[in-house]
Amino acid sequence: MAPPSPVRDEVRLLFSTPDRHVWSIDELQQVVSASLGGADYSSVFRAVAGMQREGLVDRIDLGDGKAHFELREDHHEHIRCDSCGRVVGVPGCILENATSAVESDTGFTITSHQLLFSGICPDCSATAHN
Amino acid sequence: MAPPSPVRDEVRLLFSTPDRHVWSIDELQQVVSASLGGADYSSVFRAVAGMQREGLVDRIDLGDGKAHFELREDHHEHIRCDSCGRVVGVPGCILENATSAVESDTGFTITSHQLLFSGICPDCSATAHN
DNA sequence: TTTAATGCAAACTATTTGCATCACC
DNA sequence: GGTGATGCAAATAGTTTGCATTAAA
Repeated sequence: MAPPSPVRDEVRLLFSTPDRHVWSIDELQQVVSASLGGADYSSVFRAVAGMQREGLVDRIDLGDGKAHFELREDHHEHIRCDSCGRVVGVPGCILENATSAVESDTGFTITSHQLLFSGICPDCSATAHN
Repeated sequence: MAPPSPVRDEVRLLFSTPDRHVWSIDELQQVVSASLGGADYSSVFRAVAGMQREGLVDRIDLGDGKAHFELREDHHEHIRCDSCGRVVGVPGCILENATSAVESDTGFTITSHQLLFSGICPDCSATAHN
């Protein structure tokens, strides 16, 4: 009962790529389109929207006006370079102990969080492109 | 050499309001427009953009697709209710010690951060509107 | 035939800009 | 007159949806 779904397949594949864990829709569309010889933005959008509905990916906001996505299991914090825009994952679990403190401070039941550091990456500070 | 600037004045005033520290442009526009008997979205936008250029306010992203702003001196973390959308400030300085650890882990020089918790606020969990 | 993915185009939302006007200095 | 804030309208960017087509099962 299912037609072939090259776009969706490619999108799922890209999220499995080990060297890249955060994607915007247009970034996905560009790569998928190159692989398949054409892919519409809306098809990629629907692929990602579907994965989001299934709980496979989470939408994250990096402050550049576009939506970004990552595998839910990959969840971690991010740091973005103010100069070149590169986004790198922050290792570790900064907020492990903070969550319960915030819960008792605010009365909220916390279901998720999103943390973004900004700064200058080593490359940019080396080349003085700041 | 300056004409009157009722919109800008109102916007600055609203950011000084103690009971509200996070504003989106359309929220500002609505209140300013009510106060002045009319105010264009673009005028409010330019007022906020000006304040941002002067470093008076910071743009923050609450994940609802709209830009929000707060006084720079007010900077702190936020927690948003998944159910009603209410945003409340998180007291305390969760990240005070984390920043230098992240810097040495990533090699970045950190200039700022933005943290958003999501969860269910006390009111919503009380009224079971979850 | 039924189902679901795709492409194309258009609708929609929010942000941003161009331009003429207007009020103050 | 000169300067800058404002309103209106339109441009832009990104997201989302409608619809016809198409390729399997």
